[in-house]
Amino acid sequence: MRRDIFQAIADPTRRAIIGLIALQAMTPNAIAENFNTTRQAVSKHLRILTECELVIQQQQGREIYYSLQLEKMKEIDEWISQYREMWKASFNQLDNVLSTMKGQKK
Amino acid sequence: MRRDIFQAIADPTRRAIIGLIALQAMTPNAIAENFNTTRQAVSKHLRILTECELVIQQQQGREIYYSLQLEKMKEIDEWISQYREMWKASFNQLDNVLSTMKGQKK
DNA sequence: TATATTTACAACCGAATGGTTTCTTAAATA
DNA sequence: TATTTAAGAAACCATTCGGTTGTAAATATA
Repeated sequence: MRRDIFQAIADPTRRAIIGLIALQAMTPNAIAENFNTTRQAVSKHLRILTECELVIQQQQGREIYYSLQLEKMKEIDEWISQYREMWKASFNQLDNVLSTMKGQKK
Repeated sequence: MRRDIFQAIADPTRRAIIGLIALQAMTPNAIAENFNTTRQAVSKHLRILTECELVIQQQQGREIYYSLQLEKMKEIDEWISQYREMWKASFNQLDNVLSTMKGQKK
């Protein structure tokens, strides 16, 4: 069981589930209605998402509401942020080139 | 062949490769030295990364230099950004709560 | 030119993945 | 209480994945 967030978001169905429950908590049945698979398959996806703490459950009678754990999504953001710094830097470098060109013109 | 960027970054070795070549272009042999696998396994990872355009090749004699295509990384950033907006929003909501509390105090 | 080096490609293998069907448990309802 | 409904768990299956070994092609070097 590898069960890390990057593996969790690798599956397109799971990303779609994340997109759905980000807006409002939903039951497995309600989620499954949005996909062309069985409820059980969705249940499996939810288990994976739960295991890596990307979603949280909230029992209400016999229904279980799943919702997104936004905090956990930050971990992905933190990973990508280091590269965001890089493309910002390369943009600044271009900016410097343009500044230099302007300076030469003057 | 699923070959999308989310599936590409799901593997920890591939994320490590991305981290390596983000700093400087490297040959498969040089990359493989950093891992406890065969050069062929690294070669396979590079193929996957190349197929989804996360890395680019630059042939130099019989050596091939691989480097990161920063632009493509933006696609992941764009996906996560919608959720970044959400946790910013929930932070602002907390901010409002705090403001209200302050107001009540006053 | 013969040999060594760098790399890609193909075939194969065990484990993991995503899916299905079937079954069980627990809560709501007739 | 009997039945329906919501959901998880288990068993199974085909495919994919990450890895290995072996082979082929192309460039560099003796």
